[in-house]
Parts: sequence; C-alpha cells; structure tokens
Amino acid sequence: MKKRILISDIAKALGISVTTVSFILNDKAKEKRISEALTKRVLDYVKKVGYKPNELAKSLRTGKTKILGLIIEDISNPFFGNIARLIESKVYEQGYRIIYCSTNNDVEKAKELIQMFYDRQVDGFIITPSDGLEDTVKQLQQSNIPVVLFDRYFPGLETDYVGADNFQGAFDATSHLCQQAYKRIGFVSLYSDQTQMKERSEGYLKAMDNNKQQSFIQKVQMDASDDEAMESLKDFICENRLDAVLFSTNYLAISGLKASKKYNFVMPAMIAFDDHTVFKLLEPSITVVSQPIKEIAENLINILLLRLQGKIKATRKMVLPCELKIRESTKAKVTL
Amino acid sequence: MKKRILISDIAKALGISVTTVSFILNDKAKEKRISEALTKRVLDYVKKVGYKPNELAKSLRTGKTKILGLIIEDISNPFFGNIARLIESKVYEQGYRIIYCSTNNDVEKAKELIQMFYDRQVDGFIITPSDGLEDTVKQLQQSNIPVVLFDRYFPGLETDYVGADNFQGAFDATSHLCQQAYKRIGFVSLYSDQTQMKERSEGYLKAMDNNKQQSFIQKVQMDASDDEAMESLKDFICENRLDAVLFSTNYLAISGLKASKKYNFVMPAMIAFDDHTVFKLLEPSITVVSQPIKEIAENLINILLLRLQGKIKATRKMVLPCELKIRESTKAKVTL
DNA sequence: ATTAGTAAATAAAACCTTTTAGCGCAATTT
DNA sequence: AAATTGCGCTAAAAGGTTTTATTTACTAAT
Repeated sequence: MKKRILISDIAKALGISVTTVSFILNDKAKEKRISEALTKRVLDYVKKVGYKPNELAKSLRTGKTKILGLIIEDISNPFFGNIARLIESKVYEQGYRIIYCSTNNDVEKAKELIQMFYDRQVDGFIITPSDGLEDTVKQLQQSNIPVVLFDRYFPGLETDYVGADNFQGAFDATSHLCQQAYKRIGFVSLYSDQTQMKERSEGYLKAMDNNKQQSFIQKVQMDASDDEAMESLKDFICENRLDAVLFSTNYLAISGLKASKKYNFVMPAMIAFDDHTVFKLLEPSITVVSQPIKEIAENLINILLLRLQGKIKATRKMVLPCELKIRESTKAKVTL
Repeated sequence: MKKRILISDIAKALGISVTTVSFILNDKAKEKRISEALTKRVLDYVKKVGYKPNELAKSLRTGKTKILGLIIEDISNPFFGNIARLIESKVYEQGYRIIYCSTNNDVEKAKELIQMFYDRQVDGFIITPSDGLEDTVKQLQQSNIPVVLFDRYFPGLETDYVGADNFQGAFDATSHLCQQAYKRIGFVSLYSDQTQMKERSEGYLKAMDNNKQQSFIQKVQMDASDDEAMESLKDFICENRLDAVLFSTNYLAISGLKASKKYNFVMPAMIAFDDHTVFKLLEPSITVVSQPIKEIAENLINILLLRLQGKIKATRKMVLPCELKIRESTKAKVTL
C-alpha cells in the first residue's frame, strides 16, 4: 500500500513550482505562456509516475464535482432503468458521473435525497419530481444550481423539462381502440396530480369525446399494494363489461394482467403506456404507447450540459412524440 | 442565493473557537470534556441557522467519503436492479451513499469505472466482476480498500464474497425435470469462465449423471445480439428434439421465449435461473430458480460495513441457498 | 509558596488542489 | 531616458473541515 503521489511531489522532482504543474495539467499551458519544453517534460513525468489529482481537493477548490444527481421514481421499472442507463453512458463521455437514487414516489425521501446531493455539491440535477416537491425544486433554482425535470413538471414553475407528448400518446391509443370498433373503453390511472397522468387522462377523454363514446375511468392509489390494485382492476373491467382498456403506466398494465390470471377473467383488448419486455412476449402480445427513451435521455443531458456551461438562459421545455406500437392485443373487434 | 454558512461563522457568532464547534458536532463533546452548557448552546445555534458541514472538506480531511461504489453487470436486468435497490436503501440507513455503474460485461469499462471510483475515493466496493478483472481487484485489495464480490468470484483470489448456491440451484432444477419424466433435457449457458456459470453447469451435469441421462449443452456468446441468440436457441431446441431446457440466466430464457414466438416452435418444458416479472405472467408461467435477493443484498452490506469498521480480518464467503419455484412450465410429462 | 494535576478550550497544522497577484528581466514603445 | 509590455514562472492565499499539540485558569497537594 504505497502512498498516493501528490502534485507537490511532481513539482519537487522536477524542480519547479506546484503552480506550473497545475497550469499544465489543466490545459492552461498556452494561456499561461509556459514553454513547450517544460510542458512536455511535466506531461511525460506525470504519465510516467501515473499521477492522478485528488478529485476531492480539486472539487473543494473549484466548487465543481463533475457529478450529477439523478433522482428517479423507481430504478427497477425498466422505463426508468433504461433512461438511467442511457443518461449514465452519455454523461460519462463528457467526463461527468452520475449518482442516482430512487424515491418510489415518496416526497420526504425525495427531499432528503436532494438535500444530500446538494450537500455533496453535485453540479446539477435531473429529477422526476413527486407531488409536493415544487418548493424544493424552487429552492434549488434559487441556489443557482441547474435542474432539469423529466417525465412530469410543475405548471407553476419555470423549469427546464423533457418529456413525452402524453396527451397525443393517450389520444392516439384511444383513437386506435375506437377505430378497432371497441365500444366500452376504460382508462386506468393513478390518484396523482402529476402532469403526465393528467395529460394522459385528457388525451383519453378527448378521443372518447371525438368518437362520442361513454368514458370509464378507474384510479388506483399510488401506494396501493399489488393485491389491492389487482382487485380494483378486476372489478373495474368485469363490472363495466369493458371490451378494451388503456393503462396509463406499464406497471398498472402488469397488475391488470396478473389480475386476469389470478381471478381468471379474460383480459379485453388492451394498451399500456410505456413498453416492457413482458408485453412483447405475452400471448397475445400487448400494444403499447412507447416513449422515445433515447431521445429523452439525450435531450436531458444536452440541456443540462448547456446549462452547466452557462450557454442557455431561457428555460427549455421539450415535448417528444410517442409511438403507438400496435401488437396483437388490439385486433379489430369481431362483432357478433 | 445566500452564502453557505461555515463552521467558522458559528464559532465567531458564539465567540468560541472552531475546534470546539467541530468537537461538539462530531460527538466528541464528552470525550473532550466540553461543558454541557456550551455543548447545548452550540447545538441549538447550529440547528437554528441550519448549518450543514461541507462534505467535501470533511472528506478531504478525513479521507473518508461515506460513498460506496457499486459495479454491476447491467442495471436494466431486474435481478441486478433489485439488488441495487435493496443495497441502496440498506446503506442509506447507515449514512452511506451509493454510486453505481453498469459494466455490461466489458472488462475495459469495468477497469475504468473502478479507477474512477478509486480516484473519487469511495470507501469501499461491491463488484460483480467480469472475466479478466482479477488483477484490478487484487490491486484494490493491496491498496487496503474493502471489496466484496458478488454473483461470482475468482477462485485464485482470497476475497469477501456473497452469492447463491448455483450448483445446488441448477442441480435441484435439473432433478425436478428428471422427476417430471423429461428425457431430453438441455442446458443453455454462456461462453464465459465466470464461476456462477461453471457452477450451474456442474449442477446440471451432476443431476443428469445421477439420472443416467444424456446431456445437451448449448453455449451462447456473451456479446451475441438478441437475434443471434434466438437463432442458436431455436436450432438447439429443435434439432435435438429437447423436451425440457434449463436456461442459466433469465435473459437467455427470455431470448428462448422470443425465439419460440419468432420461429413458431413450441417451447418445451423450461426452467430459468433468476426470476423475472415475465415468468409469472406467461401462459404457461415459468418455473424458476430464484436467488435470495434480499439475503444477498443484506449480507453484502453487512460484510462491507464490518470491513469498513475494521471489525473482521479473515475473508468471508457466503453461499446462500436458491429456491426452486415450481410453476406451470414443468408439469409432469405426459407419456404417449 | 511552589508544584502537580485537571478541566475547558484553542491555535495551528494538515488534507491537496486551483488561482490570484506579482516578480524579475528583457524588449519595445513613448 | 522613462514608461510600458511581454515572457516564463512562482509564492501564497483560498477552499472548509478535522485533529494534534498546547495554552489558560483553576484546584489540590506538597
């Protein structure tokens, strides 16, 4: 266990000052008019001894950590998991690192996590905000630390934001069900004020209105257990004799599928919001509204990096189109 | 955007020294015989102004970051995703934080990530090591930084390790297939020297030997595309007229299922290693060898924390039992 | 009256960088 | 001739903690 080598060791070994070494290592050799000969000598030596600066000391001095905080709803949901992975590899190329945490939609936990990231002086945030997090986000903004929201936002707060066109996604999905001649189309959502949920509701309702159909809406408690969700979904689908259902999230759809298995009823035509491995494999495979995960991740990073570099002033809101992936679960209804 | 408050501000405001404040804040008031009156005065004031020490400065001084590095194979695989989540919440309670990264089984990326975590001075590592990472792990050990491996290990290296009993899991699964009267039982694995794969192979082979059955083994390239995997699995299952298959990972099983859908052949009886939402939902539902995720996460953290506190000297290897969850995909064979 | 001991607090060093301000000298401009 | 500029480099401050070694002001013992 050998001792870490310091910048002062380099300076001493080469008989020059620490400052000079620091300038050279931070690509300020030209700017500070340090001779090429010396620059090369330092660089060679540094490489030879494998010197790596102490990132902590660096951060302490500069106030920059090159770490970004990613606060997401649930890392085990593949939608978020995939976004996290894409973000991770994107920022990696730019020399940034990610610390992530899942909130599981718990406001208090989210607040704590944000506080902790703030204490660790992350350079910026990407957040899927839970209900009730508006003030915290506002505080971050006031502290002048870049924040980009995704998946949902706060209507009353000017923030950078990247998300999918939830209205259009739900509208297209519902319209598709109408076209396929379904007559009793239900919508499953959550008790939540989050914008993405509201937009999906509105998309559903608008399409139903356009087609002059009666709407059926069931909301599930956000903290409901799997069993509770399954039971209420069974009741919703069976008692209303629905012939089609649009689920506003992939896990609600999965709860629905589990319910149909557990309570042994036939799942009607269905569409889920957000794709999932399950949906491609099932018999019949499930039609989904798929969010442009890659584009979302790319835009999140781009906006955050621009902000970190101070290159943008006005807030940016990006709304990206969803794609309806039509599979077997929404074949045209056979009228008896 | 108000200025951050410092420990020196506290000291000045109360007319005492920085040292005293520091002692009190670090629970050394008694040890350093600081009067209770003063202790209370400081604590109250700190609470009132909401002082939070600068974690960077703290880490720079103490050499401890209270951050642990988690290097896993693939965060989007629910097996790893769930372990990550459990670990995250466990260490959170202990005041530690997690930085994670996925390697996707790329050695070079793994090396880079470990180097970067090391540069950031994480206090300890939890690693699912890729092939070829032995030297890097050895170096970490020599630098006296705690490392716990999981899922797989290096036979030639004395390290802490937590994993499932892969041999027993595969053995039980294979024995179950034999009992159900299947006669042509295949095993799908990876071209990899990783221990967990070898152990699963051996479990399969041992059970086949015990039952005096011919074995069928197919290996898939680790970097194979989904399509390549699907094609070779189709050939393996169809050409050998297998009536049962044991898949050594959940994603191989999923590739198999996709293949049966794409190439339109009937999937024989099957068992997958590691559970997955899909497996419960499919018709028929899939029998799995389930690893004790919760126990694995708990033991990983326990061992790492003990090591961080210097409470253990000898290396610990924990092998935890797997559970065979019998579902519909392995109903007894009907002999014609 | 001196010494020893102790309680309560502190000054200063240490952790390792980056960055500001400036030095000494030669060449150029006023 | 005096003032300015350019060059190549550096001393020292700053960033905010923790911790070691020490001081101060007492009381108790010799």
